[in-house]
This record gives sequence, C-alpha cells and structure tokens, in this order.
Amino acid sequence: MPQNHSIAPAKSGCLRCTLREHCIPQGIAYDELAKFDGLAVTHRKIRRDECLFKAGDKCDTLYVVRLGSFKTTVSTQTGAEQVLGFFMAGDTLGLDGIAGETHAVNAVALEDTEVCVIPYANVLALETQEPEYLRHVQRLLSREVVREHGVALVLGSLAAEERIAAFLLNLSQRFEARGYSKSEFVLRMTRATIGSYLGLKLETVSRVFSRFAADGIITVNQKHIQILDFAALRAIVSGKKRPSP
Amino acid sequence: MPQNHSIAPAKSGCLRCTLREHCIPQGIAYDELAKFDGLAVTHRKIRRDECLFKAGDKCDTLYVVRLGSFKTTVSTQTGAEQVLGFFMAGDTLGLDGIAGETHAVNAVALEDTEVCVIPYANVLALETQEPEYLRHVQRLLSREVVREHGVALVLGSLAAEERIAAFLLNLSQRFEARGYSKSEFVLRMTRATIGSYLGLKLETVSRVFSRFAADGIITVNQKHIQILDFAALRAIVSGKKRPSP
DNA sequence: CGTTTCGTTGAAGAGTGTCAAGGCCAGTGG
DNA sequence: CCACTGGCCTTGACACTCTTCAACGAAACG
Repeated sequence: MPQNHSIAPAKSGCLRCTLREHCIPQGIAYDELAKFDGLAVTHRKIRRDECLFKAGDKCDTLYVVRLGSFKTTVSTQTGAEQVLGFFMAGDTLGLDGIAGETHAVNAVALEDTEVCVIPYANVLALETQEPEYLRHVQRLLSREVVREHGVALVLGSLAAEERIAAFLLNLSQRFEARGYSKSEFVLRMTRATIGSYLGLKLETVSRVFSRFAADGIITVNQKHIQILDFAALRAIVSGKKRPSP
Repeated sequence: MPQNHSIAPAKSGCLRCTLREHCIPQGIAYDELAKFDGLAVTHRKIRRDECLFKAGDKCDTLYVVRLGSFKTTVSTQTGAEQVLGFFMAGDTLGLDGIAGETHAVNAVALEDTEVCVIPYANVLALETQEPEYLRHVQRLLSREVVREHGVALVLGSLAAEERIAAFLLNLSQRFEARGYSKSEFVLRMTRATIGSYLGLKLETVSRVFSRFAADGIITVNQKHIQILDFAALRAIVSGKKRPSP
C-alpha cells in the first residue's frame, strides 16, 4: 500500500470549515476564532486502500477527516492484521503518536478521502497560548481512551450477535450525529474488516447479518444496511436471548 | 464497596519521591524541579477491594500509584463486570476522565494501596507554564491509548493460551521495570479477574495455567507464578502450535 | 467479458463455556 | 489447638458457539 502524497494548500481556513465544532473548542467567541484559523496548514487526499500513515512513521502531525472514512490497524507478529477502529468525518487521527513519538497504528482509507493536516507544532503552540484549546486536545485524547474502553468491553464480554448489534448501533449513532440517516446507511468496509474489528471471522459476520435479516431486524443488500428494529438490536446488546421460532 | 477517605498530607514532595521519573518529564535540570514539587497535594490510602473512584464520579484529579496495585473496570448493562486494565506503582490513574468530565471506569484496589493525589487544576496550571510538562501529560495519555490498542489486539486476535502467555509476559516485563524479579512474582488478582481482563472464563485461565505447568513452561502455586521458559511463552504468543506429546 | 474480490451458505470440527464436584488455604471462633 | 467457614482454585464431562474448509453466487473492475 503506497503512501499518497497529493497535498493541497488549505484554501479555506478553519473559520469557514463546516467541521469547525469538532476541531475547535466549543463556546469560542467569533472574534476569537481568528486565533485558530492557521491550525491546519494543508489538506491531503488519500485514495482508497492507501495509507495516511503507517505504524513506525514519525508522528509530527494530527489529521482530521474531512471526507470519507478510515480504519486503523496493527499487524501482529504473524503478519495478521487487527482492525482497531473506524474514523469518519470530523474524527481525529494520529492521537496515539502524539508528543513526538512514532505512530503505533496504520491508518488506511476505506474510500477516497480528504484530511486536514495539523502540524503538532501548531497544536503545541496554540495549547500554550489558549488554555481552552489545551483542554480541548486533552478531551480528544481522553475520549479516544474511552472509545477503546468500549472496544475492550465488546471484545471481552459480548457474544457474536451482541457484538454485531452493538456495532450496527454505534455506526447508526455516528451517522446520525453527522446528519445522515440513522436507519439506512452503506458500510464502507468489508465483512472481513468488520470481523477483524469485532474479533470474529468474516463468515460469522455474514451469518449474523443473515440471521438478523431473517428475523426482520435489518435488511442487508451487500454493503447497504437498513435497520428496521432498533429495540431488538438494543435488546440483543443487553444479552437478551432472542426467540427464534 | 465503600470509598475510603483516609487522606494524608504529602509530607515529602515530588522532589524526594522515588517514582519521580514517572510523574515528571525526563531531563529536567535539578534546579527546575522545584516547579513540580507542589503537584501532588495529598496522599491517600485505599484498602483492598475499595474504590479509588467510580464511573460517574466527577473527575478533577489524577492519581499516581505509590504502593500496591489497582484494576479498572466497567459494568455492562446486565451488571456484569469487565476488567480493562491493571495499574501498579508509578502508573497514572484517571486519565480517561481528564478535562473536567466524569470518570468512565471504576478503579478498585487489588491490595492495600497508596496513591498521590494530583488536582487537575495543578496539572493545567503547570502545563501552561511548562511546555515540557504539557508534552509529558499528553505522552501519558497517548501511551494509555497505545496500551488499549494492545488489549484490543489480544482480545481480538489471540486464542486462550496465547492471551495468557501474553499476559504473563506483560506482567513479567512490568515487574522487571520496577526492579522486581521478572521470572517470579505473585499475582495480585484472582483467576476470575484475569479471565475478565482477557475475555476468558476463570476455568479456562486455570486450565491454561495447569497446561503450561505440565509442559514445564511455568510453575503455579496458587497466586505464586514462576516463569521457567520465556522463549516458549513468546513462541505461544506468536501463534506457534506447541507440541504436546 | 473474463477476472478478481467479496459475500453467502453448508457440514464438520475445535476450542471455550457451562455445570458440577471436590480440594486447598486463610481467617475465625470455639 | 482444632473444627468450621467461605473464598479461591482445580479438574472432569458435556454442550454449544464459533471457526474451518469448501463450494458457489454476485458484484466490481479492468
């Protein structure tokens, strides 16, 4: 997977960016916003299956997804790949390598994407000037920690159907937060990728999708998913055995 | 589990603390150290099975373990408990709730313990004064993210024996880093707690310990563990099938 | 339109979980 | 000092979920 280097100067600053609320602390007065305008120096386009960064790369920048979505992965000693998370518009990538160390994961585009490039030096500088921004970045970091707690919880204590139900509800919620339909969406990743993320084999993912569809909880057309019964999904996550007559 | 409130004023400041290198950035000149001396305002003793903090508690402090060890846990909707991590001397607790939000996990003492209490206000203040400290805290946070990557990797892609081997090697390494024997130590947690952390049942943990012992890789006496064959453990983590004639 | 990747489904098998019984150990009270 | 108690650990037999292996179908791509 070659790294893509198409870089575009950031024509429009943060001031006019629609994702502003994700990158910049809440409740900032409009005339204060100018301070944040120079944070992102460039944009970068990454095509499907290409890497934004790789484990071991020097980490001197953060990225915010502007368009499209990514997965983060690590490779095991045996060469297998474990998916650790999915990142969509507004999400921040690169937090794991903050503070001048190297990246711990690979970030791979699931589709054609565009990101904001925020040099870590700019982050540091603005943090020391603007305490609100310092809190903001640390909040981002601690949210990432909490997100991973959720992953560990799913992997450590849920059965296959429960994991998939939790996964679908999580996706639904994130689509909704971005203004898309919460009940109908297109998966950006393959069954194998979902399986790796959830600690399951791709066949198991496929089977559970089929079972949910047979029970009228969702409809599945390849990557196109429609959620018909949110309550049922929530019940499954809670560990309630489903009747299957 | 009642919360224990025995608080002692921090008699000796950070200057004389033997854990200094964990709390304060590396490479600080001795005459600069005074700036950090007031970080921890108190110590607190927590007895076995008591909580340092609970999920939902307001988070306005960080803690550094001085003595003993903790587990962090979350509760599922069904009341079950998932263990997320173990923390020993020098480790920082409370990072998940930084930035004025609430704690996302419970921190429970595995034995009688003592922690340094570091008000988050002090952290913020020192961060704005001392850029080196800012980087230090963000490094702590990003290390916590990376640690959780490791947990997800173990839970998502390793079999039972591989998980236990990885767990033992991780413990061994952490004991060694603290000046204890890397080959002989006492587990502070029960089989059930290990199982929860590794996504296994306590019987499976017990069986794998027994199998490793039968193969001469370790010896097990209740909580007392001795590692006899590090290479074998590493081979198991790497997924190599062990001959069992 | 062939080729490749991705997805679905079935049958068989391995690996963990579940249930149950018993042993070991530390602490407690007689 | 001993018996009792309760928590923790070990071990066995069995059930079940998930994986593995395999074949096939569908969509995506050059």
